[in-house]
Amino acid sequence: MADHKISTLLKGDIPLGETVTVKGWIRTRRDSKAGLSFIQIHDGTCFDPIQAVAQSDLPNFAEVVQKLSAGCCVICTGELVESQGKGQSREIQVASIEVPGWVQDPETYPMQPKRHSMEFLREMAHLRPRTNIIGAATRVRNCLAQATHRFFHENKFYWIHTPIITTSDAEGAGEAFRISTLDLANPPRDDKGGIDFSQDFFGRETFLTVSGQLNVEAYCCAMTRVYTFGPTFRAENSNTSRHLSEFWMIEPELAFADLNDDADLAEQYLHYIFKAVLDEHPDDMAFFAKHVEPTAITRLENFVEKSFERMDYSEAIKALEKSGRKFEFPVTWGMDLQSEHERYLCEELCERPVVVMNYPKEIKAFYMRLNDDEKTVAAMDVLAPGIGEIIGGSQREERLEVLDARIKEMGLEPDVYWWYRDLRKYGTVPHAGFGLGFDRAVNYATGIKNIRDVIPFPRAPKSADF
RNA sequence: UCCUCGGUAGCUCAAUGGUAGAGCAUUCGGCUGUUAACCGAAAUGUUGUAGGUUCAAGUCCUACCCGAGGAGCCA
Repeated sequence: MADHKISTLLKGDIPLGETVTVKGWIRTRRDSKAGLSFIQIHDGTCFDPIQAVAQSDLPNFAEVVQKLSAGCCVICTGELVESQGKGQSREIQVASIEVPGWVQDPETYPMQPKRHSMEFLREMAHLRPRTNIIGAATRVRNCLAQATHRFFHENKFYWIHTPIITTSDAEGAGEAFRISTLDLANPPRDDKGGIDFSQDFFGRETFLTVSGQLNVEAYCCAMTRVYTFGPTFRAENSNTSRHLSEFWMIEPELAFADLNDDADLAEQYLHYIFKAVLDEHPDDMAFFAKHVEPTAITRLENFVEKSFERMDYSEAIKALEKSGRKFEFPVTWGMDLQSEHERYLCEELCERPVVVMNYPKEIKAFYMRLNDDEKTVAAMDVLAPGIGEIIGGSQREERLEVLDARIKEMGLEPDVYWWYRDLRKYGTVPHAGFGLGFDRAVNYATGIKNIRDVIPFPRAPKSADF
């Protein structure tokens, strides 16, 4: 007999009276010595577990049912019936139950039916998917990922599998992890005494990618609309609730587009994926609203309904100056916006996501398009209340001579970017794109504060267990 | 990397420099169509690590390790 997913059984599509089989793990067991055992079984397919009721006349009641504890893996068959108790509409009247996996020594099983600290759960990264909160976060994360692909597919973007291994760390996005098969204890040396990377696996220095942008631009200049969605690696010593050493980034790139088109895309995209969560995961969101962040649902509804505020960097500076606030970092034109400034703009001034556009060129990357004022570049950051910068993007410099000037201005070596420059030589096109921290989007959707709690097996400085 | 705070039972937390505690979990008993059940009992400790001060250190001092919040870097 085919087994049933708990989500299907609880939804009510299966008629009462039918014999069903569920396969999953025990959350709790509550006993009645009068002859009943109530067993909560979950299988990850939805927030709620299903209740299985075992009567004492089952042949294995004493030896099996009475010994079930949290975490046991069970296969349970019985009649789907209307529940006599409160708290659930339907339940399973157990006809047979078997246990493929007992919990050895229940005393040592760390997952208790109570609230654990997020720090403790992080140390139990292999068992925490069995909890309400991580289970819900896992489903929401999946929903956001599926919605991402759906959104881009519906809008004629191609998913480009840009390489994980890159040959340059000069992409201007932070420190990279080196990849090498050289003998660390005794590496080959060149005639200057440096390490001879020509003898390394790829015959040159290689790193884990810090961004797929440069590569995806090449595909953009042929396929028109493209995006990347994959793991990204930064070897920064960042110890915050918003940074990971390994995280997932989404980088769309669209041709025949300027900065405003880019901001439009960012807004449509975020609206789309957060609406998907609201539509598809009301149970999980209700849990987050109850136990994690009281405004989880309302602020997401707000986010989806309201358009983003847009302002130039220069306007943002004026607004900060006029705020009458005493900021720790004084506000002057030309500085980079600090966290406190970003928070004021989106949380207090506008009370909604804010797109800040056209930053001073000195504080932005070489590939961002120089504006006509020659002081600013067509860059944008999307700032979300409660989470800060969630998107960073720009219109790309499509004019070769301007790009070369910018590369030199920043002390970089044009030859390194030979193929990137080729894109400007051969049929260049105005284009724009952005990078979105996927894990930060999961933080925002769930209300979970720490990025290490929305990704399976987080990697961060001094932290790569499991 | 910097600043601040923290580390005590499996978990969440108490404990004026003077005998190491509670709730939950676990085990046992009772009760109940139960709902993170309830009632009673039992068992549970190298107080992060290494030094130091003191008659006496969970508590004070030093160093280190780990964690949290904030900052920087960014997504």
